[in-house]
Amino acid sequence: MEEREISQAVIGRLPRYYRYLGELLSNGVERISSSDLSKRMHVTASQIRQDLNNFGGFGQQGYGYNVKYLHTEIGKILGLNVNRNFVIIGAGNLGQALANYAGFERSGFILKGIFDVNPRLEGVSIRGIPIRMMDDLKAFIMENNIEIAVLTIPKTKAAEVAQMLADTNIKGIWNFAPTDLHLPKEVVVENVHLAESLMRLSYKVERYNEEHME
Amino acid sequence: MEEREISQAVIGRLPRYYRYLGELLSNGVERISSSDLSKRMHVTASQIRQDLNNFGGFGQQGYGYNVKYLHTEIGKILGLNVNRNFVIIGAGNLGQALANYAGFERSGFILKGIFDVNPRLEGVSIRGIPIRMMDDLKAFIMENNIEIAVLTIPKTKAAEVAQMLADTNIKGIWNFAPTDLHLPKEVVVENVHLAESLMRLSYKVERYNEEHME
DNA sequence: TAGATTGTTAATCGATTAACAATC
DNA sequence: TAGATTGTTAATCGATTAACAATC
Repeated sequence: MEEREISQAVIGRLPRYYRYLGELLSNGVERISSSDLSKRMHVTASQIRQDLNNFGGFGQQGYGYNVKYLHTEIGKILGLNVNRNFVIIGAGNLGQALANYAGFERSGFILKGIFDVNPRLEGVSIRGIPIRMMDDLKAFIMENNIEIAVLTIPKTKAAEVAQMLADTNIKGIWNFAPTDLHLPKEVVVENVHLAESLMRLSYKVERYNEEHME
Repeated sequence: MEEREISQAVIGRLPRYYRYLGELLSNGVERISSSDLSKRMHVTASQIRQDLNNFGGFGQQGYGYNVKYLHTEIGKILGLNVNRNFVIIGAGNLGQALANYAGFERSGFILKGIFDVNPRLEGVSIRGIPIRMMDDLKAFIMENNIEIAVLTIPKTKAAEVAQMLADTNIKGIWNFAPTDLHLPKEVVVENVHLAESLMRLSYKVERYNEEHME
């Protein structure tokens, strides 16, 4: 069925379009041209039109784009029009922070379970959801139609847990462990490597300093 | 003084090189060729050599790269050889999780202060560091040689706080608020947009599903 | 109809990969 | 010296920008 492959660069930008369109929508803006949007987003109008046309013609010559329509359509492309159940694996600081964040529900991500290895956390609830032990993970995923697992565990455990997940019907892993997971292609992975992000900031700070010392 | 500008693509990859070299070092590996490393990292050897040569010749013909030396040098490039003081602004779930994470110290990032607007948090301590009120932020930054601010506040407050920071001698902002900050170029920004990352995962899950339904 | 703005083709730019001479 | 592997130039590939005909 091979439709033309969309580049990672384009995919990477979609959520940002979605965010800007959501804000325009909140502000009651009904339509917007690629040129207007380009000024707000600090990208070229050409790039916006090219990006959107990967997915079809959402605009109208002489008019621009209908904000509400475009927002909805990009939402569909991103898969935000359906609900997806997810679990958090690793109830440490970061896992608990994510569990406490209610905003995901608004985008259709429904937290169904939290897992950890620490027996002292067993039964402790976060937003009404009890922390379960890892032994129950596999069965839980199969029985509760879980599509996404958030991995907030130490890197030493990550490969093993990821492999266990690959043996279930999980579809995607949001990986916060500072390591690269190697999994069959039917399990997609999105990494959030915080340490690497902080290093990039450090590089920029360092570089700016260098350039402006005399 | 205009040295040739290093591309964002290259900068983005440096922390990952640093991580792999750190692991090799832990495993007692003394030297590695671009070809060996390329297999481990799943990138081309050519890209590794090109990337590194942006910063100088770290290798030796016929030998490869000395792991310890290369690790140290990339650390220097990333500015990890010096300590930097930072503050966390916003002591919500995410802010507290980051404050609790001791790993940053190992990379030279020293948490000096935590700030919030909620008076009920005043004086509460995390890892021995008391939460302070926002009124004290500016003075604290100036007096404690703070170089980096971590922004874990709601997007409605982000622009205002960022502007306040720009009026201090802060050098970099690690921005977790889901909005784009527009600041003078002497304040560098690195964004962590978690919601966008989750949407990219959602896109991949959605797209994989589509391609494999019949 | 005239004006505006898209969708899309062509041109440009930059990043990645391949190739190989230099050299340890 | 022979073998290995870098550093670097050249070739290729892909992404971005520019331009404009199509069309609302």
